[in-house]
Amino acid sequence: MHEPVRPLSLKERQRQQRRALILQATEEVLLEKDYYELSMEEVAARVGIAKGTLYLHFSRKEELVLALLEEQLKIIIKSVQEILVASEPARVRLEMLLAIVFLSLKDRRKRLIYALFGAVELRTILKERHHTLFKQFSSALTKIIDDGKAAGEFDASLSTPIMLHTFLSLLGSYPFKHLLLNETVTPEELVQHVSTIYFRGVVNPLLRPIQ
Amino acid sequence: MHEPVRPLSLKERQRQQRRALILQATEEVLLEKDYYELSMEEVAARVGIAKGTLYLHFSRKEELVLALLEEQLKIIIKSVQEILVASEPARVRLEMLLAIVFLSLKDRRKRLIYALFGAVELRTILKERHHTLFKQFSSALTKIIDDGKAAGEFDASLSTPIMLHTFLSLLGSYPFKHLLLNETVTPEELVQHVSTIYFRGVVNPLLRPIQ
Amino acid sequence: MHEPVRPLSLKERQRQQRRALILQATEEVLLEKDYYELSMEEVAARVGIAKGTLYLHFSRKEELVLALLEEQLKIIIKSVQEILVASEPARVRLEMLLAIVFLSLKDRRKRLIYALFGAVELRTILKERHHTLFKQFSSALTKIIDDGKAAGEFDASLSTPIMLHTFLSLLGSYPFKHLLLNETVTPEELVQHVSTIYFRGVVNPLLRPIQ
Amino acid sequence: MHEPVRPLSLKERQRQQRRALILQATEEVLLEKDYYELSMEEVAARVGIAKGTLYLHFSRKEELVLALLEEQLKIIIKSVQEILVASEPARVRLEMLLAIVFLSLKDRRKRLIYALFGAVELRTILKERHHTLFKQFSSALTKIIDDGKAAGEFDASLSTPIMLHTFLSLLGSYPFKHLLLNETVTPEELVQHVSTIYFRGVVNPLLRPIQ
DNA sequence: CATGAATGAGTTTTCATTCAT
DNA sequence: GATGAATGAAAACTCATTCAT
Repeated sequence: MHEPVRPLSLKERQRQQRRALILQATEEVLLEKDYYELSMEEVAARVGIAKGTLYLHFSRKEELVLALLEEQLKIIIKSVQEILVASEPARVRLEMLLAIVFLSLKDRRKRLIYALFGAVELRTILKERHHTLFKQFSSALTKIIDDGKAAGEFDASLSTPIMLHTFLSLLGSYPFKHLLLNETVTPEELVQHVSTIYFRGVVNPLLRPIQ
Repeated sequence: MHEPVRPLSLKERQRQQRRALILQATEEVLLEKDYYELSMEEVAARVGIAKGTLYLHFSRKEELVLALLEEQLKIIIKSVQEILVASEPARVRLEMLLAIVFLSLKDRRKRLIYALFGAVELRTILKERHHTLFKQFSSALTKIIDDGKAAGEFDASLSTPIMLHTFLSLLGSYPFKHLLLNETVTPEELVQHVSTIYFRGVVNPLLRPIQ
Repeated sequence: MHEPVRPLSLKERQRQQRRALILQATEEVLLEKDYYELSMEEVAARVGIAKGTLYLHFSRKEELVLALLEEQLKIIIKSVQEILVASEPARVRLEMLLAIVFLSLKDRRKRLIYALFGAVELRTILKERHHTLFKQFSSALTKIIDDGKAAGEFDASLSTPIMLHTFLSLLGSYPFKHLLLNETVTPEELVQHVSTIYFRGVVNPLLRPIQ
Repeated sequence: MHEPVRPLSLKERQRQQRRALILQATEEVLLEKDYYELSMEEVAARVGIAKGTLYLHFSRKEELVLALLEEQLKIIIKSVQEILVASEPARVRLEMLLAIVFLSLKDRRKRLIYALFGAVELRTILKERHHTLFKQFSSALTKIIDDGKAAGEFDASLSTPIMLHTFLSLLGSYPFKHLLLNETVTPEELVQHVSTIYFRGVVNPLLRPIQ
C-alpha cells in the first residue's frame, strides 16, 4: 500500500544535479569572497542560470550557504564517526583527524569553512540548527581524550576541556591555512609536526622516556 | 620659559571623550554583530547622537572600525615589544604572551578582534596599512623561537614556521574564546594548561627527563 | 537561408521602451530642474517605477543624464556630417546648421542641452568622453569657414577662430531659447534674421554692393 | 531729535569689511566650482572664520551667492546706465558695452557670472528678485537699438527683439569665455572682430558702401 | 519549470543650518 | 559676536527576494 520505491525520477535526478552545480558555484565564489560579498547574481551567472532559479532550490541566500556548509560538515562528521568507532589508540585517532582536516585544505573544496565562519549571522544559525551535531562532535572528541587518559596515553592531570580546545584550535587554525596556501609546508609535514607538538605536550609524562 | 603644559583644552578633551564613547558603542555592537551588520545608524543610536556626528570623528565606517582595531593592536604590540627585549628564556617570554592575550579576553574590550578579522574588506586594508607591523610581530616571534632553539630550550628538529604558527593558533584561538566566555575555565588555568601542552611539545627532548 | 530578421525580441523591445520612458521622464524633470536637483527618486516616481529599476538601465545618475545628452548630440552630429559633405556654398551650409538647431528648440526634446551644460561635473565627463567628437565638430566648422574665405564668400581679414566662436555663440544662444519659448518669434524668423546679421557681417566687403 | 549721522560706527565698518572678505572668498571658490559644489565649509575656511559666522552675514547659502551676483550685476548695470545716457551713436554705445563685458572677463572677478547662471535655483530667484532690473536692462538696450534704427544707423527691417537677443548672445557668450581664457585672442581683438561682424550685419544697407 | 525584470528596504555619506558655549 | 559641534534630511546606490510571463 506504500509508494513503490522508484529510485529517483529523471526529473528528480536532474534537479539534484542542478542543485549540486549551484553549490559548487557558490563554493567557488566563497573561496574568493566573503559571505556578504557573495551575491546571488554572481552565483547564478557562474552556474549559467537565472537568479530566480536559485530560489527553486534554496529559499534564501542563507540557506544556500548553509547547505554548503552542512555538506562539508557532514563529510567531516562522517570521518569523525568512523574514527570514533575505530579501535586505534586515542593519539592515533586524533592524528587521523588532523590529517583529514589538513589534507582537506589542499583541495579548495573545503577551505571555505573558514570563509563562512566569519559571518556572525551564519554562525548563529548554524549553532541553532546543528547544536546537536556540534555537541556530538565535541563529546566524541571528549570521549577520545578521556579514552586516552584512561588508557594511560595522555596526561590525566591536564584539563580535558582545555585539551579538547587546544586540539580544536590546531584543527581549525587560520594561521595554518596561510601556511598551507603559501605552500611553505606540505599538509603531510604539517600533520607530522603539529602532531609531535600536541601529542608530546599531551602525552602521559610517565610514558615519555619510552616514547 | 617653555609653553606651560596645559594638557588639553576643554574642547579637545570633550572631543576625545565623545570619540571614546563612539568607539565604545561600536565595540558593543561588534560584540554582537559582524562588521557588515553593524550600521552607522545603530552606532549613533547607541551613543545617543546623530548619524552625522559620527562622521565628525571618523570619515568612513571603515575608519571607525579600523580605529577600534588599531587601538587594540597598539596595546598588544606594546606588550610584545616589551617582551621582546626582556631577558627571560624563550619559553617564559612566549608564556607571557599567552598570558597577555588570554587575560585580555576577560575584558570585553578586546574580544572584538575576532569579530573584525572576519571581514575580508577590513583584513585587506589592515594588511596594507599594517603590513610592517605584522611582519615585525611575526619576525619577533620567530626570533624568540630561534633563540629558544639556540639556547637548547626548544627542539631544534621541529620546523620553526610550524612552531610559530602552532603558537599563533593557540594565541588567536577562537575555541578558547568560547571556553573563556562560558567561564568554564579561568584565563589563568588556560595559560597554564596551554603552556604545558605547547611547551612540553616543543621542548628539547634531551631536556625532558629533567623538566 | 539566413536568420530570419526577427527585428527585436519582445523582451528587448519592452526593455527599449522602458528605457525610452525613463529618458523621457528624465528629460521632463530636466526642463524644470538642474542636474543637481534632479533626483533618481523623482525620475522613478514620474515613470511610475521603483528607484532600483532605473539602475537596471543606467548604472549611475551620471549615465542616465549623459545618455540623454548623447542621444541629442548624435542627432545634431549626424546633421552636421551631412552638411559637411554637402556641396552648397559655405554660407548656405552654416545657415542650414542654424536652421537645424533653432528648429530643434521648438520641440522640448532638445531644449535640455542647456540645462545640462550647466553642471560642471557633466561637462567634464562629456569633454573626456566626446573629446574627439567636439574636436571634429569644431574643425568641421572651421573648414567650412575657411572654404568660405577661399571661395571669396567671407571676409578673409576676419579671424577664423572669432568667426567660429561668434557662430557658436549664436548657435547655442541661451537668450534665443527664451525668445523661442516665449513664442515671440518663430524659429524660421530667427534663422532668417540671425543669418542676415551674421552673414552680412561676415561677408566679403568687396561683394557687398552686389549682395 | 534724529540720530546724528556718525558715518559708520567702527563695528559697522568691520562688519562690512568681513562681509566683503566673505564675498571675495565665495567668488574665488566659484571660479573653480559649481554653485552646488561650493560648500559653506570651504568658504569659511578660505576666509579663516567659522562656518557659523557666515550666517551672521548671510542667512542662507543662496543669499550669499546672490549677494555676489547682485554686486556684479550692479556694476554692469551702472555702466549700462552711463552708456544709456551717453550721447554717442547707437553703434558706439553697444560697442562700449561689448568692451566692458569682454574686458571684464580678463579679470577673474567677473567671470563667475557664468558659473552662477548655471544653477536653475539661482536663476529663478534672480529673476524673481531682479525682474525689474532685467526688464530695465533689456528695455534700455531695446531703446539703443531703436535709437540706432531711427538715426538710420541700423537696418530698420531687422526685428528689434532678434537684434537685441543676437547682441545678448554675443555679450554673454560661453564660447568666447573659452577663447579668452585660452588666451587665443585678447579681449581687445575680440571686441573689435565681434563688433565688426555684428555691426556690419546690423548696419543699414544703404550706408554700407560708405562705411 | 525557468526566467530576469521589478521591487523597495536598507545603507553609507554629505552638508546646510542651528545653537549652546 | 564668534565658534564649530551637532543635527538630520536628503540623496545615490545595492541586492535579496518576488512574481508575471
